[in-house]
Amino acid sequence: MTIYVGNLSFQATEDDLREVFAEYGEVSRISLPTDRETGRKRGFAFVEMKDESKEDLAISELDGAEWLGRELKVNKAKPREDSRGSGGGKSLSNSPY
DNA sequence: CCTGAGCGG
Repeated sequence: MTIYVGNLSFQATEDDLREVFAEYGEVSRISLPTDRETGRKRGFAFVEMKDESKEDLAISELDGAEWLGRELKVNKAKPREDSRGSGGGKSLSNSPY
């Protein structure tokens, strides 16, 4: 599960995000995308944890909270794409439906 | 990189 973190301060870094999310669980992965042309931070990030239950807790607690002067917008991120592409199909993951 | 859109490779 990946967490989408929006409305971030441009001064925020991956390490800062890791510390903040580490309060709710061990951070497995951090992603801080930037614009491919200028390299400027777009003000959002992606955080992944080892325990999904901790992610849900972090989302509910950090969403709407103020951080570095900006109100955090935390939500579950869209899955970028399945890593499989060869002949394959969609993942057999259990859908929410 | 000096910026404000919310979803990346």
